[in-house]
Amino acid sequence: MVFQKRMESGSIGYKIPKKPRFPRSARGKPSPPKKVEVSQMRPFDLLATVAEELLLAKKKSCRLLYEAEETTSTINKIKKEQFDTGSSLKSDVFDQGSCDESSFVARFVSRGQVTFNFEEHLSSPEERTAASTLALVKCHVSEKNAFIGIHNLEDPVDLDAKSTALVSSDSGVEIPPIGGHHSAGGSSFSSVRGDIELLVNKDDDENSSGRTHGSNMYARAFKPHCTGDGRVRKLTKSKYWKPSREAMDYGELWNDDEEIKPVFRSRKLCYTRQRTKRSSFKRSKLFEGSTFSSSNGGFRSKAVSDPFVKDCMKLDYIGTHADLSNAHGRSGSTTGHTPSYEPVENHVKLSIKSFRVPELFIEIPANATIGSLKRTVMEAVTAILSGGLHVGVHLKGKKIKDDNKTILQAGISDTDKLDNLGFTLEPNLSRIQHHNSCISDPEPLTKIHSTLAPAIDIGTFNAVISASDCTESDHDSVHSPTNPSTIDKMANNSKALVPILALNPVALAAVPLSNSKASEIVQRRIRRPFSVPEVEALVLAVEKLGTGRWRDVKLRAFENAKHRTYVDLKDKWKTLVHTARISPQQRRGEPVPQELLDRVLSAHAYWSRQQAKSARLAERCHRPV
DNA sequence: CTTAGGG
DNA sequence: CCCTAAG
Repeated sequence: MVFQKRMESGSIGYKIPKKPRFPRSARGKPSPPKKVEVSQMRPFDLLATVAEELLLAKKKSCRLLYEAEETTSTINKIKKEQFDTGSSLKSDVFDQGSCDESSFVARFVSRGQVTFNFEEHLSSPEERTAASTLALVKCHVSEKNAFIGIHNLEDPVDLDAKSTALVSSDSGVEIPPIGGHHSAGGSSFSSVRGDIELLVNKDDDENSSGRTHGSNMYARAFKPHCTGDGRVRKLTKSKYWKPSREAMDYGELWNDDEEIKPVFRSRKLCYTRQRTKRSSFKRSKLFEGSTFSSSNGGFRSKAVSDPFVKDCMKLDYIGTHADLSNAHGRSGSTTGHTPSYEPVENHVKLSIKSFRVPELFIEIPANATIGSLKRTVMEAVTAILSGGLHVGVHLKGKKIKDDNKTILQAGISDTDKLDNLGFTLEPNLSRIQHHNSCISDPEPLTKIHSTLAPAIDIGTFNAVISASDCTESDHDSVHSPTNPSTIDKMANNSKALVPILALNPVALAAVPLSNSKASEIVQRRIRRPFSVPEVEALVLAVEKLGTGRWRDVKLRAFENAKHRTYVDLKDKWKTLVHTARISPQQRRGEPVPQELLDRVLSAHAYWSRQQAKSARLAERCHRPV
């Protein structure tokens, strides 16, 4: 493979070979379109599908950068996030830390524009700078529509071939090639409603409701193979930092495209990649476990010949029948699970400006470095955020428990009451506690250090939110999603809300999680110099047991010092011997009594002789002459 | 998982 | 302390 050769030669200025492309034959006459069901997909699923098809056709894995611009202010926070994608584009994106499936979809559904930039997947920074863009996917999102345009920077001519990748098998209507000569009812942005009705009429959602096409599809695509854990095992450092069993089981997720992936010679690079794999799996796992709700609408793809979005596919977000009836009978008591999509005038806009963390209690050894403190805090926060966090909605201090209530029914849409609205982020108890059981570090032997395991007290988070009743018509925002005036207007209308007091603050203990983004940065254990009593215990044990039985030494003298591994003890002995041999002036750290050092030397000499002796004995046994 | 050694 | 090759 071209990649492999390139990489093994160690080239840094890596250029993408201009080889794999869509088959030329696909150009003139569209190749048989691949059947991908999209009718039940939500906006991002569809996008992911487009992307995946794109990638499959390209036979490359890639890195996805997305940039979102929205008329709401919240989106700015996720501007320019980036994701590494293996073969699993979707799961990677969905489970990326704070940007999980639901939140991403929520963002995506709201009006605006999201640009997805697919780059070839390369592992090292140097290579990434040289990465080229495989494709650019622009999504214009309105209330009920997503317009997705794929722009191939490498080879614009290939647009035709790509567009045929998406087909709604449900309706049997194929998506004509982008830019093809078709009117498709002459739909445009301004005739959105008509499109929806037309498509709903054709829809047979009743038959397919509850199906989770997207989920199934990706579950298949991303199912880990679990072919042994040999390579992943190497990730395990000391047992106190070992990844979760989940991560170990992850196996060879990326093996599918192994052959087209660069093989790195450098150990460092390999290691980095393996870590990425590990996290990738976890995200994938999370996705598989997540409930994928498709009950709130479906998608239909059809071609559009709108002058504004020429060369774009148009994807109409179709509400279910219930949605439509809701929209018509707004005042009626609708209790369906499906959110109702109402005219823009009736939308309630909330913008959560920040979440406050009332208290974050962290316990860490005094001799820990600032860097490790930072990491601990980071991991703790990430653990909370990426863990089972759920949102509580409070109105006038009362928690709204019924998830099925509409905004309207809850009274939130009433502008006057927005002042009393609050959101809380509530950590999931079971999840964090579960992880807490992984690490504990009692230290009876050395009382010097305090407990390693950081404990974090978490109250519920209070959200300081602002809300604005946006009454202006936003139809134009489809065409100009980044209209600055809109943003300004919202900013001016917004007013701070009184945060609701947290209910039932819970004290939790959290530990560095392995399923968070932060855990990908494998932390070096903090340095913990041996105390003199420890050295003494070590010397005593070695005098008794010798220098080749570090496990026994550990068991004998450091049984309760969980942070001292037998490797540590062996290393310490090594440095002790060295220390004993150098002049006292050259020694650093807490001075070790000369008496001990002398014992180190004699013990070392003695056991060295013993070792040599037994070696000679063994030699004679095997080769007696 | 342990040992032994280089980094 | 880390990382690995070997056993």
